[in-house]
Amino acid sequence: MGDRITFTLNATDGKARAGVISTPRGDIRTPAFMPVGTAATVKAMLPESVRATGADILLGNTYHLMLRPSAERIHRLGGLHKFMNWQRPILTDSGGFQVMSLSSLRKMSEQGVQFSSHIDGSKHMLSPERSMEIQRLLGSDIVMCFDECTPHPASEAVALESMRMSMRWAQRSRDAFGDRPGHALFGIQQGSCFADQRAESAQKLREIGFDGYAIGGLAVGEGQEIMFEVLDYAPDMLPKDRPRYLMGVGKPDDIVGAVARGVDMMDCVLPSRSGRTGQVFTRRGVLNIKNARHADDPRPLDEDCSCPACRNYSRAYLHHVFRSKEIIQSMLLTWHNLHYYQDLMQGMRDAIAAGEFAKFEAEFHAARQQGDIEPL
RNA sequence: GCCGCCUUAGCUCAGUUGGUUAGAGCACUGGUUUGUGGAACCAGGGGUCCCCCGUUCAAGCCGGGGAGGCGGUA
Repeated sequence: MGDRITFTLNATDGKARAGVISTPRGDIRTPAFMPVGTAATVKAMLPESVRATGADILLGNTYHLMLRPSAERIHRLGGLHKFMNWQRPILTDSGGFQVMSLSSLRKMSEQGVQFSSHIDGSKHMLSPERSMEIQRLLGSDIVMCFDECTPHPASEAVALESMRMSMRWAQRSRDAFGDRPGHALFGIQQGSCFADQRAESAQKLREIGFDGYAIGGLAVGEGQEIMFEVLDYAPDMLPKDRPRYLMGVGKPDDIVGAVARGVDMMDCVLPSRSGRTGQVFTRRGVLNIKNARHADDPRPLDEDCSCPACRNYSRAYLHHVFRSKEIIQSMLLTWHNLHYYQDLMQGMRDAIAAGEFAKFEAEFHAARQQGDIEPL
């Protein structure tokens, strides 16, 4: 472990890439899936349990931690890693997603975005400079530029204006970040679903220069077909020798499709959120544990899964604790979903290393075609 | 025995001066979730309004009778 963050590509197979991001806090194997721990916790999971699923890195959030308990407090308490008991790498989102998701609670200007807290209504200014400061106070290993996640659908004119402002903010983020050995700053490409805008955005980010490059503004309601159309060209516009991070994606088939198109990192709330709401991801697709058909089923969610929920509990038990709103259901299903996602990533890394990614993809889709196991 | 209160969806209950196809919560059956405002949200099925008679253009609602339940009192 050196004191710089480096990216090493170990194998490629078609556009798919496998490698390692080395950081002072440990390696991140790519393609990587980053569980989302917005408020200094992956909900319903202990950090050691998240690690046990195979996660190398977590995602935290500038906006939420700024509001509560505040970046300054976390800094005084020794930083986010110590605070939440996760010593491995953390990537923090800049608050750019909340510019979109909380659009009714904010006012935007060239300078930045003023949010009214969804917790107590208090006013908080987020700018590129402030976002960099907060992420520094948190001790984030991979810092994201402050941007606007352009909503979908956006007209060409609106998308262009949004993208260009995000690029100006990218320059300001770069300037404010400065030189911080051991910490990385990632730029974020925007441009909605317009190829010329994606190209302009990528060019601008390359001119500024970043440690990694994200693809933003996707998985915002456009659907997989359009998202894949963009991913057919957008990753190729970014430097080959730096990690490419597709923000906020996605469902398992989104992830496989993204890796096939040259993406190295992803994050998504789905495995954790769905775990809490009863939706389960398996090799054979999704199932909902609350469905009545599971009530008497002694079989595990997935015979071949090695997570605690599958090793030690039946569908009938998981169904029961979900219906009963017992807290353990969130724990077990989140664990399973995160485990499944990490298994999926490991499978892709192995397949790329072996030059068998196409075969992996075919088997992935074939297993899902089968659907869930036969009802009893 | 007498007095009072109650009876509407599987459960707990709303139902205005009588006025379209009688509602809610929970339960039930499904669905949704993509850089977490989410232990969240959406949709659907389900009723001989205890029974009978009457008044009325019209009764869950008003009147009479009956049945069942709860409480009080001899």
